[in-house]
Amino acid sequence: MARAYDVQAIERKWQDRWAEERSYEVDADDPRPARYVLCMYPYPSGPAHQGHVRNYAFGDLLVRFRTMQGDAVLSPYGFDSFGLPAENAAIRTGEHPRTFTEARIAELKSSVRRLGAVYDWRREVRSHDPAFIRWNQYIFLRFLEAGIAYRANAPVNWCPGCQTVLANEQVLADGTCERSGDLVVQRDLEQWFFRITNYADELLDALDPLEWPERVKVMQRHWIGRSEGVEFDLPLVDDPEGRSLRVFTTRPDTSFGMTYAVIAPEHPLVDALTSEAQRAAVEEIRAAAARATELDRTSGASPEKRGAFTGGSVVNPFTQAAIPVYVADYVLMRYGTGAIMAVPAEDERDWDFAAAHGLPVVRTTQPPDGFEGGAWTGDGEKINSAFLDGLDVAAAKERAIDWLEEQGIGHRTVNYRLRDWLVSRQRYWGCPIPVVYCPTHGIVGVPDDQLPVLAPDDVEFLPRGDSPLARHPTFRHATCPVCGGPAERETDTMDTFVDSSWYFLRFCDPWAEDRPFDPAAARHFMPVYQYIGGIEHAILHLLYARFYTKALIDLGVAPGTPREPFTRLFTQGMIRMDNKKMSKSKGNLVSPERYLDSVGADALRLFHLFAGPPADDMDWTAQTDEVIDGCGRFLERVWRLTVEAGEGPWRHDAPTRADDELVRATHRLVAKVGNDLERWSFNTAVAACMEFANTLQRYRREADGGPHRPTYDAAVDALLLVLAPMTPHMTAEAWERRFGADARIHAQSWPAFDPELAAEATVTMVVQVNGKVRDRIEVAPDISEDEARRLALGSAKISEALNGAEPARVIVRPPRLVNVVTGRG
RNA sequence: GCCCGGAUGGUGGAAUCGGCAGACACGAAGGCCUCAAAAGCCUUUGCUCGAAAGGGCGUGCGGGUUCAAGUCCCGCUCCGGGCACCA
Repeated sequence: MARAYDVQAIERKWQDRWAEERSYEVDADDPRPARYVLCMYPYPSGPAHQGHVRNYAFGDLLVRFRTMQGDAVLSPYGFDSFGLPAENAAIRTGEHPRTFTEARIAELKSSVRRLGAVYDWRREVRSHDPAFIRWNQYIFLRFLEAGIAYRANAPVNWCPGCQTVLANEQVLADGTCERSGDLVVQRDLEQWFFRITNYADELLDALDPLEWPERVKVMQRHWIGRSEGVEFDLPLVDDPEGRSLRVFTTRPDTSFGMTYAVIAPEHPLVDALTSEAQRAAVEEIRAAAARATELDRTSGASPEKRGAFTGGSVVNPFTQAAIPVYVADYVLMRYGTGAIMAVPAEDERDWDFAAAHGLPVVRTTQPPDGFEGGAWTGDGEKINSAFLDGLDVAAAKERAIDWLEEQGIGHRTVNYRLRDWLVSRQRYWGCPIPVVYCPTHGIVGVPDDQLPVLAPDDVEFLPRGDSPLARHPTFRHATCPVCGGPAERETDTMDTFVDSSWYFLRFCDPWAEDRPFDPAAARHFMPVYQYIGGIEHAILHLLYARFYTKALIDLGVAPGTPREPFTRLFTQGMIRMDNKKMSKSKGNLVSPERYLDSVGADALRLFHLFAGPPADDMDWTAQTDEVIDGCGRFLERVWRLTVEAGEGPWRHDAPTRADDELVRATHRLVAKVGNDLERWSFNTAVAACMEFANTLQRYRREADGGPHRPTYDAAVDALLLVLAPMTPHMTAEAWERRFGADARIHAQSWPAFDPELAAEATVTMVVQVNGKVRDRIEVAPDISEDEARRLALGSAKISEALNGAEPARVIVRPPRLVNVVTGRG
């Protein structure tokens, strides 16, 4: 291959330059406007894969583009370096997770460098660094003091064979342990939680103004799952203690149709309600529910098998009728009150259950005419509902709630699907939870001056599924910071989502030694102006990071406003191959390295920009290599047009019409690329550059007496400048060759354009007859309506198409279109 | 089941506000250059009828609104994703 330039040498040279010249290091006292651009920090699993390349092609483009526009762009990089893969590797090979992880970081770092993406490497943050662990633990302790961190019983997956807790992923579809094959059971264990539910309303309401993809906002709203309703009491029939069953509903308007009630198998009133005759049946449901994980419980069993009559009854306060109480696994103890009123006429689950158990149905909303289904959940006139009759659903809800409150048996309330965040993990390779348990003082936080609590290295990694920390001979032994007596150290570590919930704040001031970060530095850079990452983080990471930001502000650790960390979010599409996500675990990675070794980083980056809309998924196919080669060919062509512009002949005389056209095309290019980059339409920005290169080439070929030197030079400069954020190496080298050893294209200002010149000199006006194109006329862009009509009707082709028919209407949309409509059209 | 996307040439895609469908690229075909090849350059390339000029059809399917629909409305099909008993 006869290359126009030495790709490898040039890319290496400029990567070295950028590192030496530190042009992308930015400080909090920089006078330029601060702009924080961040790609989600990666889990280090080895060399960069195509997903990284795509992510950083977008991110680096933005960093360089905004810098050329005059902003001080904060572009940090780090590693989400705690996590299960390193621990699993340790179990497999015996290699310590730290050495394993640091080797993977080194690989990822060097391949990221080869992409030519620029970062402020001084700010590198790694989750497993003692400095990060220290402040992670410091924040945990503030959460503990504030009551945001708390300990509670929670149902976990317990393997009796391994005597340990399992993550959901370690439980197979049939409910057995992936290691021992034993049946996994639900068991309540003490676990650490963060009270994210305190922020449920703010997390929901604050979504609205965010410039995020709508579907991500929808997913978060659904995840939070706010529902407004009412709780009220149903007195037990014949209960010597006079107890009541409390239920939650969002449809109090349907209360007159309540023909039975259902309670969760774990509900404390199950025993009180169960009759001797029904005890065996109820126990069966309870045992099955206790055995099954929630996953199994929510899928599958037939309606008859899912519940049983308790033998007990409660009173429906609206009708004063006694109704039977059933126990069923589809009612969850953790949501609402763990008990529901069942209205089969207006709830599909209740309908199915009622049908299976032969329970009565009373409609309270009049379904529309012709409705033949079962439950009607829509709006309609209330019927069979005494004082609610005639109201619509919304009004009846209000009236029913008012009535319950007047009677003093219920009150308005709100429930959320969102649960508190379970943060403890029975794992080694994570941030230790900094507390000890004292026999006299209970849970005591490790004092700040003893942080960080670091896990010992001399542990055994065994395939047991629990943390080696719990088996370490001395780690558990601690002294109580309050009394100095013997205490036991917490051996759980934190969920790795904790690390990623505030790393972007640490990036603002990673040097802080007396606090997690300087609030002034955070105030300078935050919020992240543009966050870029995968859609797979749409819910958990982004929700946790939002929660953390708010909690840290409320604790005075982070500066006050704004309370949202990520103003704009962009979620890139994933890369698929053979209809599967391209990933290491699927074993279908196409390594970027071979492209870096051949066509180079610029061509590979350009391909990722050009391949399609950044938000869309992309298929890696048999054709992909050819497209990448095409991107390389384009860059070589640009090189020849710009660097090897030739000896001439050149003209320096007055510009011709063809020269003027090139000037206009140049201004159009700058306008178009700038606009496209702003709106994340990178593929069309690349297309515009390619089109311009075609124009430039044609101009050179066709210019009589050679190209006009000033016109050609301006065109070349503009093309290089707009390409600079996309293909940084080639454009940097070309610029240096044109302007000398000190010239730096990325230090140039983003080019301006003249809107007058960017406008087309002439416009093709389409003339239609009855909507079909019959002629095209070149006209001035500012042509008047009358003139456009005159030209259109004067066209010979139009007369011919009309064939004597009289125009009934002429629609004129200058300068683009005239449509002549005849009577029959 | 519910919610959200998407469907445009052989392929990836473009059409930013209802106004020329197919920009740009890949592939393919032909040509120039060359002893030959590679590279490069130049043409052609939605389907179809036609020798040509020119015509007809065409954005998943069926309707509708409009002078005009890839774009808006109604009803479907298929593909992808999210949530999956949250009362």
